[in-house]
Amino acid sequence: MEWKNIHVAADIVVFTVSKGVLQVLLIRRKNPPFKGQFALPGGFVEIDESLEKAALRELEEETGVRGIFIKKLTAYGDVSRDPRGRIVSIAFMALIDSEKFRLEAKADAMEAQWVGVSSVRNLAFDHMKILNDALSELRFEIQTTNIAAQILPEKFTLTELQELYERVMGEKLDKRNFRKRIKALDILASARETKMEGAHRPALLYRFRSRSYRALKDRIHVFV
Amino acid sequence: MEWKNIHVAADIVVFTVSKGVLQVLLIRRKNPPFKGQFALPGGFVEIDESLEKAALRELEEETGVRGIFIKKLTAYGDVSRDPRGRIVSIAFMALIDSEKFRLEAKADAMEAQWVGVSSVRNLAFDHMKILNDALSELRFEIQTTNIAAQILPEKFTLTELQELYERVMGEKLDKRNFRKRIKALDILASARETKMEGAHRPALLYRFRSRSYRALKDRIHVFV
DNA sequence: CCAAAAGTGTTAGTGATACACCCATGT
DNA sequence: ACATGGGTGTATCACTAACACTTTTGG
Repeated sequence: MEWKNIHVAADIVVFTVSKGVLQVLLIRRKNPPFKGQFALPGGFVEIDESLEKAALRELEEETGVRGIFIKKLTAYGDVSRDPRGRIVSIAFMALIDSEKFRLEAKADAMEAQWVGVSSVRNLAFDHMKILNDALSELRFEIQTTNIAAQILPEKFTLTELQELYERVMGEKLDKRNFRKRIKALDILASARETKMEGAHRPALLYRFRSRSYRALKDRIHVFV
Repeated sequence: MEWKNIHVAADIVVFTVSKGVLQVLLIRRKNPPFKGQFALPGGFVEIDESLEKAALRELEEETGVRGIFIKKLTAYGDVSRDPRGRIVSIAFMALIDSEKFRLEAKADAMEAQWVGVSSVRNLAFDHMKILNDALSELRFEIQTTNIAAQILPEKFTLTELQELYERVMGEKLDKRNFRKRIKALDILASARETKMEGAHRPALLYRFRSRSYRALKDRIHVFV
């Protein structure tokens, strides 16, 4: 161990859906350990900043992405997860529209880029596990919260919403059943406009009744 | 701030159902800050021990409870959550049979005791929030995992199992519907024995097919 | 009029809820 | 024979799943 104290870090798993695939924002490490390898953005928490602030600061420093909603997940603290010493990392998750940001690698990152989730392998540290855990969480979140509002434009079509669900869940859904269920949830409002685009029938636009992150129902009864 | 480094702690929310009510294991603090007040068991993580080990060690030191299954939850790291300095705490949760342990306060605890969850107030630090979050988590866990096996004896009656669910969820359940659903889940096996006790028809005993902690289904579809 | 995506309904099956009586035992 | 908790079935309702054609537009 190089240090005599435990250090606290934050790692951020930022997802997007772009070009029809679920992607995650990775950096290529500029410094050892794992120099040149892909890793999740993240870094040490300063003594006078909150965990969330640290996560957002590190994310901006390493990728240029800023001002997004992040959700705190769990902590990773195996004794030898980092060869430099004892580092406990708090994981965060986000779902954003990649078009809204220009990636810009600074600080510890040689490069920041979007990578298709299914082709990610060999991340530094225990970041593969963090990514897998975050993906499970994202799949749960998209079914139980309005986190989808974080990635969609203010007005969107039901087809766009369905494609988002399909890409996150990794499975095709039936169009009629999807529409019935999403309307039954009563979280959407019609924008009373249509999207004219392409040589086909224009799609009606919808918006989320609330765009701020919240659970869909007060209480979810998975069983009983 | 008294210290110049961030410190890492673990706090453990141990639940039981006893005397018909959901209870949580609390200690009364021996030292400042919050001396004499109730708090969750917990303490600092040593540099060479895992988060889980630290949680279990602190739990044993402060309450005498040892060798139990704990589940890692999230981290709490507000800058001023502890007046002594910057402390990030990792929360853990458990559900145990209180009859199996004799409480024994040592170390930082003046006293360890079970307290009915509904009468807990004024815990030290942000432990009230940690407790509330852990309770939500417990209610989710009991519906989606076999964590109930951690508190029940090897063989138990369906009425005992139902009472556990009712106490954790805080609501009455219909006996016939509960039995139909729990049997449909296929996680129980008949012990082919009866429990003779009291002046009434003896109850059939059941056991969990697997007593080690696991999710009930590979995949839970809350929506879609 | 053709191509392309949008939009819509019905049926069958499955699971949830509500509800009341008989059973096996000890005293 | 009575008191006590154990154990069971059915009818209704709500939700899920499977499935194919018509509509509206631009070119």
